[in-house]
Amino acid sequence: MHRNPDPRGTRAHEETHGHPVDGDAVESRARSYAVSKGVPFTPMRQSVLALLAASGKPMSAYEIAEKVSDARKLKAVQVYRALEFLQEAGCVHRLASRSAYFACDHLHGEGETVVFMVCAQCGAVQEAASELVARGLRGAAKTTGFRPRHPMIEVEGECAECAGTPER
Amino acid sequence: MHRNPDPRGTRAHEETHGHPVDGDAVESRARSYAVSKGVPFTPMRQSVLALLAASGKPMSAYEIAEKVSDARKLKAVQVYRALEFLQEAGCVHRLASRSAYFACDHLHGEGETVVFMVCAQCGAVQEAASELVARGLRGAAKTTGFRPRHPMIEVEGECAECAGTPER
DNA sequence: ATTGTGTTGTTACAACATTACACCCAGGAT
DNA sequence: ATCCTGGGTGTAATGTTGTAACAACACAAT
Ligand SMILES: [Zn+2]
Ligand SMILES: [Zn+2]
Ligand SMILES: [Zn+2]
Ligand SMILES: [Zn+2]
Repeated sequence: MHRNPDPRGTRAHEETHGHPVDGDAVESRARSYAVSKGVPFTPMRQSVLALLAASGKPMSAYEIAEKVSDARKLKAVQVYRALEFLQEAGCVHRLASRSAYFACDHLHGEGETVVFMVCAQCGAVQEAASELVARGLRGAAKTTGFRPRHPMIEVEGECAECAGTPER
Repeated sequence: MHRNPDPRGTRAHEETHGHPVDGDAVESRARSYAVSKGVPFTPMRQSVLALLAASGKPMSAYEIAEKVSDARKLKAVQVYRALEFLQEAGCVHRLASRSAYFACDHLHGEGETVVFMVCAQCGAVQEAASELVARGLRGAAKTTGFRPRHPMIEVEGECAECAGTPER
């Protein structure tokens, strides 16, 4: 299996500083989920997850289809099927603001309110759970009698690295 | 994309309780913006905005193209151009979770953090600004040195009316 | 009149996502 | 062994969302 390639060093700073996601950990979570559902963790699912974990940055489904190492060129629909499983398993999230998918090695609690912070420069995503945000949402909902079920919070901005690099 | 049954709703009960948006108020805001930018508030822009305000609920660009009363059938690209203007004017928001657009008659302050609450049943959207959410986001960002610029917060759930009406 | 700026009409295309169906294959029941 | 069944896979077709490019037009300023 692959250890994550290590960062720091080689590449020019576009390709590099996305991420990092522990590929083994996230894969084992996916396997557990597969077992719990009585379905197989197939090579298809494995390769898509491995690619996302290795890249550490959001990729579109078509980009995944092109780059899966697996020799065979995947059709979009196959990628979407794998992504569906991986999202259910909690190993992959979808970024609505970019129609892109990325691997996640956090273990999110049931009602946890998670914030995705997406760097406009390099595309890297950081996640943070925030109870304060959750309270804010509950408060906002209460004023109108709205029953919140599934929040989606994506913040565009600049990651620490890119903010430190004056850009251009 | 999520194919909820009936995402943007054409079903029986919704001509009623989606919304309401004050069409005149929102149009006059659009006109002011147009003046301030030295560009015209054209019939094209007017019809798109009027349709969204009247409907009071999010519609896809293609749905707008079909339904604009203006006799002429609009092409998607024309709708997108109108929407671009209207979004800049602050009269229309885009709902990323549904790829849909809706009219807004609030006057949002510059740094205001707005929460969109989208009813999964009827598709209606309510907005609320929350300083508590804003603080939560700043807190989440600080832990990683992220510089937040443009938050996008969309909560799926049930509006008060639909929650009171268990289903049909 | 000429130029400049911005809108419109139109075509074409790119990017994202789903439906449908045939096939395969492993596990369990007959 | 044979059949049935439930998921996964391969493939094609299509649906949905969004842009690029360009010619034609309107209007205002010079
Ligand atoms: Zn996560
Ligand atoms: Zn960055
Ligand atoms: Zn608004
Ligand atoms: Zn509702």
